[in-house]
Amino acid sequence: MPRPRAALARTLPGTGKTHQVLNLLAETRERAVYVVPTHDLARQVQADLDALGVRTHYWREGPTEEDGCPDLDLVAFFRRFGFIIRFGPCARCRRRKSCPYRKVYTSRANRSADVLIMTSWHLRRRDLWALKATADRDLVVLDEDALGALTAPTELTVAGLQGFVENLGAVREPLDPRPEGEAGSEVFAWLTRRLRKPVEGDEAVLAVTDILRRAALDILRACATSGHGRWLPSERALVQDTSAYDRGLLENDELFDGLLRSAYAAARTKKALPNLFAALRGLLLAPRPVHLSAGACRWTHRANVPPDRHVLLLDASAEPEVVRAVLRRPVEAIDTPPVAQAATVFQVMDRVGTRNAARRDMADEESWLRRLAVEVARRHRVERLLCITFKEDERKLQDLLDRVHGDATVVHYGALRGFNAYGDYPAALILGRPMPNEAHLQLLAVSAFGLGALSDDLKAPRLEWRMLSRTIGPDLWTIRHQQYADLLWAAVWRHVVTGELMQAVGRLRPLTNAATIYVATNEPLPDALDVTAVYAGELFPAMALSGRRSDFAENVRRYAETMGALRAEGLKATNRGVCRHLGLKEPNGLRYRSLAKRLLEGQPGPAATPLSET
DNA sequence: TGCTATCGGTTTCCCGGAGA
DNA sequence: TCTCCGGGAAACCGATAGCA
Repeated sequence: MPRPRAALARTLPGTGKTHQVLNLLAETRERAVYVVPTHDLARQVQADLDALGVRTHYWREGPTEEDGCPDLDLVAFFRRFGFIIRFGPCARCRRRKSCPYRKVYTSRANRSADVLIMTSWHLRRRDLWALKATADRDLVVLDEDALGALTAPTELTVAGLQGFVENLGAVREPLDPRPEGEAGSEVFAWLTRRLRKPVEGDEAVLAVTDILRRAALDILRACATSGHGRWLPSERALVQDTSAYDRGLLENDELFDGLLRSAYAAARTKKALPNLFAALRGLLLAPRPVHLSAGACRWTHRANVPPDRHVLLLDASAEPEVVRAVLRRPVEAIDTPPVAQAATVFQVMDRVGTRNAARRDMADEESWLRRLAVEVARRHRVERLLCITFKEDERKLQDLLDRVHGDATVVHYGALRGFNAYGDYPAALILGRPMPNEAHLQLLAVSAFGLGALSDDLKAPRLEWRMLSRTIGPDLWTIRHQQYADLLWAAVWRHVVTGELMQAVGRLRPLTNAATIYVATNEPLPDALDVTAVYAGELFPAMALSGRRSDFAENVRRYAETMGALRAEGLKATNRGVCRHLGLKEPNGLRYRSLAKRLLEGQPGPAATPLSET
């Protein structure tokens, strides 16, 4: 049977899918490209393959000091914004011929190795699949979130653009030695409007600077009037005319190289020049719809793997519909037989857990999230504890857990993927519903499904709140959650939101590690995961009143106090007695009674019983 | 006396959106 | 990015009936 052009292995983390693929490569000796998101992971894969006797070649990070690069800082500067260094600093380097780092790309190992290992950054290179190194490598393995690299979003923030425009003076200075105010220098600022049009040298570089400066100002104006986010063809945001002469200048790599060198020189003396040149140049040369909001201008690229290559995607949380759209080919999902799960996963259902709600909660004196963190920390006092949360809460929670626990690690969602350091943690608390802002979600949808994902006037469908009935463990739960009505958009949502949650749980290696994992959000988790849904109060008696209305919680506390006081006097604490004492109606007293008893006795309630007493 | 169940009106909370 | 506001829904309360 012919092999599918794309296959997605979506098994839970810890099932050893990477291990299986590496063994398969060793067995078959198939010539392959192996793509990973980080250099750390690349080194790990290379070591594993070497141990299996597979000939590998790894496009390592560099150049390093050992390579004797005379322009290390300049190279790093170029690399930071994805500029290919062999067209930039290396093009004029005197050590070009003998550079050990360049040999990585030219050595015979590129052809002779069975498996070529690279980071997903290279997927953005337009020339990648035309290189001899990747020729006759039929299989492309994408390990962990390579989809992110294939859809590669660009984001120009308003603050970044403003800094860029301000700092352009520092770039212009060495190119235009005339002092400010001198006759002709103002005109120089808009060089491309002049009759005399330089095509090389510093004046031409200045002209490129000005074209990009106008572009930055155009985008700033467009962002300022964009409200809560909208899509627009870039030509309508970049209102400047880009003449044939302008295009000629922009397309000239040598001029652009000169501009970046000037920017580098400026960045060495000023603090930092935002690296926006490449992004603006790309947008001017290839107009496309951009997403504008009050804070940023964003768009996506869609890199591609040629249709004649077979793709094997290893990702626990990818959605097949999204993968299919991004790779532009049918995708066959590979299911593995169910494996017993070693970890106990509690989904704490009290809150939805949006980023905004978490921010509000953390700012609150009576923060529910902090109380939950404290309860978990106390229960797992003697064990190492991992806490995964939003970036903005990382510091606060680390401080808190340092005080109440002492051996807790707090990381944010963005720093998790592919990281294996937490596979033996015995306990973890995962807080909130991870969702990048809606603009990022839209960027992925547009990158995957093209402009067809938007309406005729470039609008995204509405993200709606709705009720969802879902069986979790033995119970049926009704969950209020956010979702798109459109099925493709819903897949993008799952790809991002559920996927990110799954990645967080996966860091604990739940199949092999008998950890206790608390996930505090009611966002549905994948069915593949064995989850027990509970309210916080069922796990931690002290939290029995959390999520309750403040007046109700206060009444329960008063009820418990009175019960305690009556017992201390040797009296029987009946409901009538307590209610008389507190001036409560008896039926209401009963609503507080059992919760008050739990508070007094410090006992957890029965599993999976909603807390409402009525 | 002690407790449970239900109905209908009221209070509180959560969330998105508008505006600053 | 933050605050405020209002809609909608959940949580709550008072009253009442009924059972052991």
